[in-house]
Amino acid sequence: MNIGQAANASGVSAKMIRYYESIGLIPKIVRTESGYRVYGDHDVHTLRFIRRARDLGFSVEQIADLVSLWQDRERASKDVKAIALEHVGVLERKIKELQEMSSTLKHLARTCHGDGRPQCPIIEELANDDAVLASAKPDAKFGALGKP
Amino acid sequence: MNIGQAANASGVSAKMIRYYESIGLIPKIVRTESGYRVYGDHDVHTLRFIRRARDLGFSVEQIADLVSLWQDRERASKDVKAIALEHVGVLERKIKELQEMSSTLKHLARTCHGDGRPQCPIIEELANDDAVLASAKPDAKFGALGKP
DNA sequence: CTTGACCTTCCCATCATTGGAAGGATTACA
DNA sequence: TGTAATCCTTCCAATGATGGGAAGGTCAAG
Repeated sequence: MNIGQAANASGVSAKMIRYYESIGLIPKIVRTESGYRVYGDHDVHTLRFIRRARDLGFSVEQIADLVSLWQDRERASKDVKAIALEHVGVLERKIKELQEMSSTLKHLARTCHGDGRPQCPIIEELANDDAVLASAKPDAKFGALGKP
Repeated sequence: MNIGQAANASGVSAKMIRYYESIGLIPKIVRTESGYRVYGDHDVHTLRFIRRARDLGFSVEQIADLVSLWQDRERASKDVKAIALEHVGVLERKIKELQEMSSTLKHLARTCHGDGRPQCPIIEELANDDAVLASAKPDAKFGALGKP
């Protein structure tokens, strides 16, 4: 199986498969004489595992831990559970932070006429030096919500 | 006022003030003979506005729009409201996505013994080729939740 | 006049991912 | 068999917002 077929079968792009190999998340793969990577069902299975972990928002670092636990038949389920629960904690803090932003903004928007007049509580609040808006300050990684 | 004092007064780091200037979010500022940037109260006020918008999760691009609306006395409140509500939509979609991840993981963790035994439903689910875990796939920007 | 605290610009790193260029390999079809 | 299309390879760059740090200039207090 070439990388393109493995990408199709696993749902991980060819670009990312090469990247995962380069950072050591997956081992270096067998090549043909001409340098093409060759994948088997086992590799695709691993890639699917990785994709599902990504879909659950695990970082590559966490995924590396999960993969090695997956491949360790002697692993203790508490190690896996600890990673999962730590991630749940991160997710829930982030959810709370976004909810605070959202409710503040909804409140401001509710009090804004939204017509042609220049009076706008949203702007006024942003410009108000005494305002304490969202207590949760987003970190860099989550500040920008726009899609590329 | 030097950049360090402006940073203290506004809550925006000196690094970021220079960055905002470099991308045109704030205009080029007056310099002393020796090249030091000089800020006045008005500039600090603008920086506070920007910081509050950042704290609400607006992207720099959105902030640029908000700043120009703020400084436009003829602006229509509907323009501001539209930006705010669009942002609320983004926030809520992201919240929903994170909630789905979180509840899936909590469910899996609940069914995991978390002891020394190797049986672990979390790993088994990740490895299950038929599994449909989180329907919401995080985009690149939000996939990794780990802090740097 | 020295010391320390500030400022300047410039480059690099983050994190996961995408895009593209340049060039070689393989496949499909006439 | 020739050739065109489609793959593959590596390498480099960009994303967004921010922090870190180096090398060197400036200023204020002692």
